[in-house]
Amino acid sequence: MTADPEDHRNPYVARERILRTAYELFSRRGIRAVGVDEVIERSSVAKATLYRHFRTKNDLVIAFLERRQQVWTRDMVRDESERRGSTPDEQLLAMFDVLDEWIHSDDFDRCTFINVLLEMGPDHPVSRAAIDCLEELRGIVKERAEKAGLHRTEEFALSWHILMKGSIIAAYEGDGEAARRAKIMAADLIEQHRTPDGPERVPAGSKAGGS
Amino acid sequence: MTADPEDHRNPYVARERILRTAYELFSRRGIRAVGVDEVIERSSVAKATLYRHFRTKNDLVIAFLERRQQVWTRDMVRDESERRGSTPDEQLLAMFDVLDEWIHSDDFDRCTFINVLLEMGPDHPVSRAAIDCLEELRGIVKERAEKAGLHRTEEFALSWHILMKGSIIAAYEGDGEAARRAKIMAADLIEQHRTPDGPERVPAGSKAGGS
DNA sequence: CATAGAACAGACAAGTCTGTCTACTCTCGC
DNA sequence: GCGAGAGTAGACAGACTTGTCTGTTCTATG
Repeated sequence: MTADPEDHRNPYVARERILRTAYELFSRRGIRAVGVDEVIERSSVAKATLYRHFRTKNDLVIAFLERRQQVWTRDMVRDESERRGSTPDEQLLAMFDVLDEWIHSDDFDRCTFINVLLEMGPDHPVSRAAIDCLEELRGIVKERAEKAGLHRTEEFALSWHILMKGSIIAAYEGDGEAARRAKIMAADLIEQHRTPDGPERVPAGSKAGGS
Repeated sequence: MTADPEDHRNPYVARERILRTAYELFSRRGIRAVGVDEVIERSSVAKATLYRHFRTKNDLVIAFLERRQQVWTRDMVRDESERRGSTPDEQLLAMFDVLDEWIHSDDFDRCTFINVLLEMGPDHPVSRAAIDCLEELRGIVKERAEKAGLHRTEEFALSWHILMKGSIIAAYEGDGEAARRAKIMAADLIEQHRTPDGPERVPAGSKAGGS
């Protein structure tokens, strides 16, 4: 709508082209592994232009994370799974179908937010932005859990998130079935949270003992 | 046994001191973020000494991964959980108790193998070493599953691994209860695999549909 | 046509990184 | 006492990093 990235006359175009290239490169290869020079060259832009639109590389990374949040978390995971299920339960489980498709698509690159978190360390400002992104995803899960009438939704969302993150890493490691495996566990998790009673039926050794 | 790291006269000492420092730094801050100069300075060693013992930084990283495999995967996760349970089931579940303790200890740094994998990309030789390490962990899980008389142990181990990886990442992100959450799901997973029937009771939308 | 704003091209500074190399010192065994 | 082997100290090369800065060219608008 705003800009045809080929139209060099449009002033909005340079920024968009930079961001698109950055998205492509950062999401596939990580942050540290991609230098601004490469972004500049691949987006056919002058260095000064990049630094006019983004004060530092960090600013560019933050902008990239925002776009990732829109494209991945919202447009893909949230909206696509919502479209595929008619009840909150189905919509929750459909998230893993979406992940499964993503994993097998050409777009499957790497888990950006986790990657940033590990690459920059937990205290880096960019990492904090990544953590916010992950939190939004959990919010979506929690909301659906509430609509589905589940109990202990906060804990539910955290457990659910473990399954999502774990399956994405497993897929990255080479397990093509990871999302389907996680979905099975996710279905059980839903059942566990249909009742209000806590998970106090955990087998032996719940609390880690001393020496 | 081999060496007192303070004894500068012992020829085995320099290598050990370098490796110890590398372990400390790499496991806490990642690979790319730590340069050889820092390793050299922190281990009070000359640059030539480091490069005498390790041909390149990559070689040092590989040696670090081997040590990590011993210290983390084998000594900690495998042996410690074995000690804590008397049956294979208990030993499996105790893995999450060990993780829980680790997460809350000062030693909790980051998930080294996943970190390397993401940092270097899946095709890097160092990443392949990391994948081998992760595979060994799954082998331990599979073996215990067989001893416990579970079915479809290969798939069981892969699912189990999703829970482990997911909970470690979640803990890194800030969820201190991640290992305990994962343990609950793990207990359910064991129950699922007590019977030989496949997981074909997955709810609606198992196969992701088209557009 | 003229001028302002933006983009382009690319040199440059200042720092990082890995890996090499020289020159000196220390200690052990002969 | 002396030579060998290992360690120390640190300069250095060459590549890479982010970010600045100087010009030039293009385009839209008055």
